[in-house]
Amino acid sequence: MNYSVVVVDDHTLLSQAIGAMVDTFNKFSVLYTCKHGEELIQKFSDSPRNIPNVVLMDINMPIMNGIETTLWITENHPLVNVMALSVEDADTTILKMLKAGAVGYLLKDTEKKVLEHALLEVVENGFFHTKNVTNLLLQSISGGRKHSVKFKENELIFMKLACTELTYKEIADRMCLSPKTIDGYRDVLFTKLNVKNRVGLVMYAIKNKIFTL
Amino acid sequence: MNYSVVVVDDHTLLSQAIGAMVDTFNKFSVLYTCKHGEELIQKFSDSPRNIPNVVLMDINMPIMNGIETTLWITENHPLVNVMALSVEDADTTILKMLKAGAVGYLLKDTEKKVLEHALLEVVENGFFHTKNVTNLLLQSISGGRKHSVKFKENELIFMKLACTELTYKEIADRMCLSPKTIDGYRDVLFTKLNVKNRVGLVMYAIKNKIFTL
DNA sequence: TAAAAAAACAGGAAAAACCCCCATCAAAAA
DNA sequence: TTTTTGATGGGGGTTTTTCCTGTTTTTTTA
Repeated sequence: MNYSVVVVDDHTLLSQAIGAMVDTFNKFSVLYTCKHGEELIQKFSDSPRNIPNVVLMDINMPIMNGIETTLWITENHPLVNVMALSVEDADTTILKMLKAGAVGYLLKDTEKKVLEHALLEVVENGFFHTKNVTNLLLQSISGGRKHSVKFKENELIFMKLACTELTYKEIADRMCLSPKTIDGYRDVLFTKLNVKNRVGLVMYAIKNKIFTL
Repeated sequence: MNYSVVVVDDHTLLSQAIGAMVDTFNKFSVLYTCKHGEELIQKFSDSPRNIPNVVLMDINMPIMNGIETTLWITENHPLVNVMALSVEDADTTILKMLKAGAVGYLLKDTEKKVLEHALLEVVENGFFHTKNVTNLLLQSISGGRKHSVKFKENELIFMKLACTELTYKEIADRMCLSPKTIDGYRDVLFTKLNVKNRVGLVMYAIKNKIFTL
């Protein structure tokens, strides 16, 4: 008997290609592929036959991204193993995905053999992680890292505007606030994020997807 | 007789998966896969047997990216058809790739059937483009494009440093140059890139992958 | 080798960014 | 009710950035 796998990726070519690869594995076969989270939820709801053993999930998707979708799956179908498959290895993204309930995280530049091995591990042991991810986890609990910085609405708006060529005065105008208030926002963020100047702020905003290019 | 195809993509899983897919096509078979441009050039140089009919090339690669590699191929092996395969559909990227000599441009979210059709078109007619690309080309000749900006080595180094929290004085120290020279670099770049301040410069550097997060 | 172009560097000034400390006012907490 | 907290913003200062107009030095080119 084969384990069933569903591939979710907005890049059709990739989901089909990865699907085809999975089909060549001994104990696995692809049930179907999806373009995004919404489609997957629809499929799950259509029929219990559509619920697989493993979901290979891309993280960056348009309609409903990998993290949201994983959250939904772990809540509604806790027996399904979600395995993240991503091009990015940004720490925060990996952690978010694991927190959402993914039992594995693979970068897209892994070997075919590794994928097969990972799939086997997941269905037999319940999880699979590369050393990188393990290290990251250890570090994230021991290092008690950045106590997930929280931002107020205005701080977020300000950060986005700080990523443009506007001066602080112009930002103040846009937000209908005194330049001095903007001064305040900036200083708070500088200490909160431990950066030294506007460039540091911009970098933080981009890395944490507060500002998207 | 089969046409030979080489897949170049730094994500091993993807190149293998796409390769496997191509192998299922009637008139095509995969010769080998590469992780980046440098590896491809090495292969080409190793033996004439390694030179395929078509190269399926990813654009974003670490060592030597798709554009540089395509340039090298069109110069050194003009008979090889390079087909770009990318996740991004940024106008400038597509145009750069076509200018470099790619005879086709496919987004990674195309269907298996489309890939096969595109490959056939390329080997039989010499080119294949989706309607999107065609439109873009038309618009680019009529609309008068931006004349691909060229950078000097020092300008690139400076731009990368400008994306950090260093002050210009500190950047000058790092580059063993007078702060006034750095002043000059900045001013040249501001006018060349049509930006108003350092944030604009940072954004340009990130968008054009001069500085990578 | 002389002329031209570029790269490196300077002085000075205005604008913007940065960094303190402090005042007000309203809402929340004690 | 008193205290605390948080959002707003003012005063005033230093540093950095930005933008001029130059000069000198090196490299390219004719």
